[in-house]
Amino acid sequence: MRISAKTEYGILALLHVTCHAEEKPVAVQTMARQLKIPRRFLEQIVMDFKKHGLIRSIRGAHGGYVLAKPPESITMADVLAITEGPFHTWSCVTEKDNFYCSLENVCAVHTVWQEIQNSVDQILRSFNLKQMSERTRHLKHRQEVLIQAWAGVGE
Amino acid sequence: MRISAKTEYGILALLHVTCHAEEKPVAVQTMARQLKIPRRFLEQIVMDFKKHGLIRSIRGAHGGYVLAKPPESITMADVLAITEGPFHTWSCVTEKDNFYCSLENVCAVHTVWQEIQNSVDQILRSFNLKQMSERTRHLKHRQEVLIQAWAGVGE
DNA sequence: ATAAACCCTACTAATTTAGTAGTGTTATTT
DNA sequence: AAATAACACTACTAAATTAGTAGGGTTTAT
Repeated sequence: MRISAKTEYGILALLHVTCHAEEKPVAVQTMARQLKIPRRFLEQIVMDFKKHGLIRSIRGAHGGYVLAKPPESITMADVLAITEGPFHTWSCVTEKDNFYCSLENVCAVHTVWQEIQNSVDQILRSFNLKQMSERTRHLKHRQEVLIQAWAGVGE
Repeated sequence: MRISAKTEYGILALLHVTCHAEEKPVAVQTMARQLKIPRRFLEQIVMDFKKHGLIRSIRGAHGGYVLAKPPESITMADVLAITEGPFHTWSCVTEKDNFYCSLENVCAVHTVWQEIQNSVDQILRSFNLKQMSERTRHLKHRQEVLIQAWAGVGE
């Protein structure tokens, strides 16, 4: 049970776009450089986000990407749905012919995954880009203060 | 985000052993046949469970496996820990040098995974083999009643 | 003794994930 | 208008993980 690079990169990129919302659109090349993600790979991910209506593109020199809707309306559930595909992939719960469930002595197992699915989904829905980018900004500020403090120590 | 065959097979096998607890030990070959799991593969999984103290083996003819502790003390969390390895594998949360977290504008992301981790863990801990095998037995009974009912219809 | 079980190590095939590559189109800026 | 900096689309490949095979044992109940 792990998260894919695609998802990680995707979230980083979206946060980056959200944090630079007031400025110019953000170019893939710039993001790739700053976030240390292979450019071609990030392009694919970002295009996927566009296709699903999370972001909007502005073409030409100094073009780039901006959010297509208010950041508070984009949740982690939306992002994961795109980068990880449909979430419920334990055969017993999703497969039509529910093979295992027809076996002797088996399927109380359903309930476990169903509960997990619901819970994870709820948590993912509770995190949106606005909230997260604000926290990010806050963390960044704290970090800078720390660096300042450290800089003083050496002298 | 999906569950592995290893985990599915493992859970099925443990439930099987639990349900047959009052009878004889259950042999891998028998389980493999009944649950339609490749025998050699199931052997590996079951040996892993033994190594981690979930089950106990009885060797020789008519030997097999039995639970090593009371079924209510074995939870899904214990099982998954063995079959899926350590659960928290999103780089940002687990990696020591927390690479992403040192990047500009990033790590409010931590919180999301941490919450999911905790929640999933709690749910997994809340399901134990006793409980699940009872439900399984119940479901099996219902199914048999249904089949009986259907059998009457044809006549 | 032999059959039915467990035990140990190593290898391989299939699938998924991560990333490259080539080529082209569009739209600003100068 | 031409150069530049961006997006757009298709296809391929390498690395890693998962799923499963294979061979050759050892132990013990009947």
